[in-house]
Amino acid sequence: MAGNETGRRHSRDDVAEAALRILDDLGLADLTMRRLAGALDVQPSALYWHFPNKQTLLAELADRIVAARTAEPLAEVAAWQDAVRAEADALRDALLAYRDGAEVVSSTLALGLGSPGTVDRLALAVARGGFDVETSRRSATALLHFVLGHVSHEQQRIQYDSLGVLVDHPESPLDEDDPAAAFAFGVGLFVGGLELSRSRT
Amino acid sequence: MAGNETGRRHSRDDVAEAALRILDDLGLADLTMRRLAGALDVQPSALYWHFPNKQTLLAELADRIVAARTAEPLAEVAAWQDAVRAEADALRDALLAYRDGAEVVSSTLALGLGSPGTVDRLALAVARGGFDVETSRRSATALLHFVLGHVSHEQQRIQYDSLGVLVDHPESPLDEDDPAAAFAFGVGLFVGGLELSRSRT
DNA sequence: ACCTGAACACCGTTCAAGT
DNA sequence: ACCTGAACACCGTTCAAGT
Repeated sequence: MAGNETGRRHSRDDVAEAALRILDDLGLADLTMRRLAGALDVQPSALYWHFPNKQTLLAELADRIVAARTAEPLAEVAAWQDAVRAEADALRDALLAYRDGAEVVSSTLALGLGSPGTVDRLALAVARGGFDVETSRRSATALLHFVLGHVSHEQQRIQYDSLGVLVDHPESPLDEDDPAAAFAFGVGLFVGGLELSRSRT
Repeated sequence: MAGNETGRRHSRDDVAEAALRILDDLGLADLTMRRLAGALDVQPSALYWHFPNKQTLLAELADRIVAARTAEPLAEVAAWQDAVRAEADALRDALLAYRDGAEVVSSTLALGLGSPGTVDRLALAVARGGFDVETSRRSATALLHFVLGHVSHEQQRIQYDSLGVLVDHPESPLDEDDPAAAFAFGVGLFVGGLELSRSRT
């Protein structure tokens, strides 16, 4: 691990790493500047030398979380439908890799922060189907909204299951027995909608 | 207005109304229990007689926000596609009616609180197309995620425009010039995907 | 370049007690 | 039935000053 536990001075990267560790161990609610400072054996005010505020720190975490995707642009030969599905799956995997990952990315995105790379990649995959830029962009943001919402619920359910030790689920219509299948279905709807809009041109 | 400004005692409804007013005037970030208590001329602890905690209060607000939809089940004769689009539009309108409405509903939903009526209504509209219960439910949640994500961004942009007085938009790919059109496009993708899945049976 | 110490202006929630 | 008063255990952020 990169964080120095003996020496006293830290880099911006150390702070981000420690924050990611707290996020994964305790969740977003417990990721406070004071706790983070404590983990680094530092006063809370020290963090503000590395990041101007908490939002910026969270944006950095969001970027690191989504950047961990498998990433390869996928063989050019593959059908655009497969490319879209692959991008969506990779994004879901990246979000699931960290506790509350979807919420971190979602809130960062909602604040207009974070790198636009995520939408761009999705849009690129869609554009391979021959759709114009505007259509590709709109499809990508719509799909992104679905992915974030879906994985948010998925992660919240995980947390409840491990905490409430199974609430004998009250049959909430948003709870899923097979998250992966429900996810694939949702992505399929998008791809299908795009296919149909194309055959209608 | 229902809230009594002269008498000292309040009902649960008074508290919810005052909270909605603060939400609409100042936004979710400024809707604190202490500020709410101040608006009601009451100690913060008094609120906990009406609501067990803040989350429950927010869930109540979320229910009120979405319950304000035009609601009529739509003529039975209408095509299911129109029913889905109408439900989506009505939901968007309801969310837009209150400042940060989408965020309130979204966070409440993410916590598993709030009435399941919203998903049920969407699912019902989808089911009119002859889809089975599982498909209808999954489609409804996917569509709901899109609606919430979309309107969240829309409302955040409104706030930025009124605050930052136009940031000469940095061309973020998530910003929309025509939100209503982008919304209709996203909903159309869903409906199209459903149509295609039907024609493939 | 990186951090301390101390403060400012807040939070949500609990609980005994009052009317 | 509805509220007060006082406390508990926290927050994010700023800023002069230190090394």
